[in-house]
Amino acid sequence: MPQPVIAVVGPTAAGKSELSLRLAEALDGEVINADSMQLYRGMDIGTGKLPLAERRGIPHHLLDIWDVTEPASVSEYQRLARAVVADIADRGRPPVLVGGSGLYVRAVIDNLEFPGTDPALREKLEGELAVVGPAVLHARLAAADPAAAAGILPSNGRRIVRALEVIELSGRPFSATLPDYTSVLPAVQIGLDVPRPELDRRIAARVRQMWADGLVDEVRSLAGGGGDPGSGLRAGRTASRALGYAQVLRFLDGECTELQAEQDTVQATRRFARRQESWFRRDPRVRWLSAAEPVPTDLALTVLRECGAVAD
RNA sequence: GGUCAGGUAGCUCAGUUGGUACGAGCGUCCGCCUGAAAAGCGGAAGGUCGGCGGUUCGACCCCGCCCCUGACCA
Repeated sequence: MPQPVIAVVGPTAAGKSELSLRLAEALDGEVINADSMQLYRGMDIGTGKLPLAERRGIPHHLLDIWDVTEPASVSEYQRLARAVVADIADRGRPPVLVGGSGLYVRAVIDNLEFPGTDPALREKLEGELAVVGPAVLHARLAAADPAAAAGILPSNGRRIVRALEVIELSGRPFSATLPDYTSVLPAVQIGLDVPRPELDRRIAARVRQMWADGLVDEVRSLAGGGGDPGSGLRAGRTASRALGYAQVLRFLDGECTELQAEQDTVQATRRFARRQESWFRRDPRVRWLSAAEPVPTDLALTVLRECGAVAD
């Protein structure tokens, strides 16, 4: 029987990193990152990336693999992550997948297949979107693929563009399939649940700490000198929108005060945490553990034994 | 002490020449999510319109008094 993937999921600031370290230590496992922003080199403070010194000698995979100027790609991540999982499993060790990016976690363990993409076509469609608006493109989608159109709101330009792209590229309907939660890899997902008020406190404290640790300098250095929008962090379609980074960039561009940037980051992070909870909540396979105070390592190990993911 | 402006949803503010608040943005709650996902998108719940009296068939909108806030004058 293949070694099941142990996934640690949940909202930001719930304690996923710590639990992953403890599980990896206890089980002699290796950690694989499933956080879309920790994939970027140089984005350390703002992403809550565990510094090398704090990894307790445990191998961590898929950190620092992309340049901030590159757009993120779930598909590429999926390919890399599955290779890493296989490699770790081959060595007989449990892969511990940790991260708050729900789509990325599913891309690893579930039966998701991403049709191709084409930059030129994408650019063309986005240009149209900007000129014509999402409703018109939605109408076009409705003609080409009624099922897909029914599942995408006419206001959601982003998803409409992607659906049209897939249709043009593949010549087949986009057919947004309903989530079926079909695993392709055996996996146990452990979710960390923290009461809202406590989670909000942790988020505020974490952001304050990021500022104290020098997030502003980190962003400044990633952005490069002179505020040139054509290079560095500003040129990164994905990375420039990361929590904390987007807000600090606005501050550096003189669009708000530093304090405002910090407060906005707290607010945006809270919103993000709600979305993460909403994403993981709908997956019935997630085993939730209360993470109110101490990291529930023993409980997690018990769950893993119950699920047969770990020998007794 | 006086003058002026203002007190409408948790917050910032629209609005009605008197006829049951079409309020908006933000926040909150909930949901969606297939190559940007820390992104993108949607839905819902929230208001005795500062207090008390008066005028009126009817007042959040008119009148009086009071309370609170801000500015200015003393």
